[in-house]
Amino acid sequence: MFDLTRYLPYLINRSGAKLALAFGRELVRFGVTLQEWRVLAALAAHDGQRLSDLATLTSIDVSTLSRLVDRMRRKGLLARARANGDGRAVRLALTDAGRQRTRAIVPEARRYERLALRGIAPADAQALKRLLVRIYGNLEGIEG
Amino acid sequence: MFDLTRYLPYLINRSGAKLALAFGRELVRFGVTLQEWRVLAALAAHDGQRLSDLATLTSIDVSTLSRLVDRMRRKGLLARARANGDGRAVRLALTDAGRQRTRAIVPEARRYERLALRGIAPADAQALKRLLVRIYGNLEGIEG
DNA sequence: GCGAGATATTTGCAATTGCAAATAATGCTG
DNA sequence: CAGCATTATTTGCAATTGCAAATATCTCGC
Repeated sequence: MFDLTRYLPYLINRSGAKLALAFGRELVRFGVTLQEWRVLAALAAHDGQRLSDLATLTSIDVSTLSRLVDRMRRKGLLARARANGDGRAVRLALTDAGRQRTRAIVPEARRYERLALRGIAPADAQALKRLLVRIYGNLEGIEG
Repeated sequence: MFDLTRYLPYLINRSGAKLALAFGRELVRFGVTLQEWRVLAALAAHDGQRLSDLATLTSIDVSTLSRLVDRMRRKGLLARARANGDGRAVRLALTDAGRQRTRAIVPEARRYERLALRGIAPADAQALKRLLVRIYGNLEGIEG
């Protein structure tokens, strides 16, 4: 009737969930949660982002992110400051400690990526990533 | 330092999250949550599964699933019965109402899949799915 | 430069979540 | 067939989650 094993959303979700579970466990020894890592990685890519940009980038709801980011500030991983020029927005930046923590995690993150891609030709991995970008794009601006 | 846009876990997570968000909103009008749909779809694929099998299949934690399934039972979507031959296990089966609800949702689910795959050649979509299966397999049995 | 509407973030709140402990039933070993 | 490790599920509990409402700031048009 409905074959899950060929249903894209299912295949995406279960790979993502497995990856998240496994890597989340790994992250315990770095003293951060998976969500915190996502914020670190997003800020490492582009520093000085606003909260709402970060929400879009990380796929974390902004209300969740607001609290998450506050916890990370208390942990000393990042700093928040009202944007100059717009007192509504909050600009986020990694602290030195945050950058250092991120640097420590990155190799482990890359290791997991390699693990996930084991046995897949680099060209195929590239193609896979391109398709995932395309899929995300296809879903932009959908309101249900 | 770390390019998110080429990092596989990130790309998988954000596609999955967007898909989940959009389709979850769609499901409101069918009177089920996204997680409930996942259970319906998993049971439609293989009826009579045990709770723990379903947990593996759906990537939902078994304690969460235990409560979720109970809610679905109260909603009349499925039935639980102790497995005969093993009094520990619970076997789950869709009720007629559950099957009917699933049948109503499936076309919509397929529509979302097509939406996600827009502009992607069928052969590429096939390849993508195969790779996702491979990735999932690569991660099996990882303990962090 | 004053309001009305738009935008960014925070907070209230009820619900879901997942770990760990408890419970229940089985299977193995001697 | 008794005891003990194993497996399946449920439950306790603290934490996270996400929607919606509240708050704060900005931007226009006039």
